[in-house]
Amino acid sequence: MAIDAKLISAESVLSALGDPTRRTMVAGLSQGPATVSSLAGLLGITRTAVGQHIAVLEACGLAHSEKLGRVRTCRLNFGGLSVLQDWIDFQRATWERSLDQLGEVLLEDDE
Amino acid sequence: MAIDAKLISAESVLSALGDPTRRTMVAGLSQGPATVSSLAGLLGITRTAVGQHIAVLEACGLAHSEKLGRVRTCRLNFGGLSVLQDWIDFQRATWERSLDQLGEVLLEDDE
DNA sequence: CTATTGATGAAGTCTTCACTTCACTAATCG
DNA sequence: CGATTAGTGAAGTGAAGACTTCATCAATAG
Repeated sequence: MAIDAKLISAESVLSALGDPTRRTMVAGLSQGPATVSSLAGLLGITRTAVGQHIAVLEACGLAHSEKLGRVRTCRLNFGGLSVLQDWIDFQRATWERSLDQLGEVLLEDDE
Repeated sequence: MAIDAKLISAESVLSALGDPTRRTMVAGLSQGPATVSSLAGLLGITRTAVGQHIAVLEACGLAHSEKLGRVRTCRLNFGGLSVLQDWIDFQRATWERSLDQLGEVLLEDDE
């Protein structure tokens, strides 16, 4: 254990980005805010489905949205990607540290 | 369209990292190489399942493995994470460019 | 006002996929 | 040699989740 720690939110971001539709949404939103309807048109899915994806993206901090009148506008949240950045950096740092500690065998971690 | 382009392999990496078990595997492998059996023990799943996950990680370039005798040893592939890094950078660049281009409304992208 | 439009909750369908069991092969140990 | 041990292919199970339809509500349009 102790492998993951304080990476909890990176978990949710990676989980969210595991879905291709949400990846396309992020790519689209990186070009500017969009409404539920416009995203539905872009993605070829129902508004209901878009709303569900937005909820996931908001939950992990990748996006936020607000409703003005009857129109909900969704925007990318810049900070969300930095969490992912931190995760990558952490894995890399761990990897490099493990390379320093040795140069040869290290397979005697039992079975 | 034209939203995704040349990001095809980032797609597979994000798809692979969407699974929590594979994320744990990556975290474990960042601390050094491991055998199928040791990963199975660490994760609490069968060797068969581990083998399937390794196949996915190899397919997207995040890991590679080789079999010596009857033991397969799996290692992280450093370059794999840089693909993900590039994806983040691309989204950020697009985001910042969209911020430059305007300061107000841009919702007339219709469907 | 009525009609339309944007969005959302509830609930169901259906596919994907993580994981298992079983059977088998090959390498190592005694 | 026979007995474990490491791994893998095939095939099946089960659950997660992406998406839909339907019904409803509120905001805007005419």
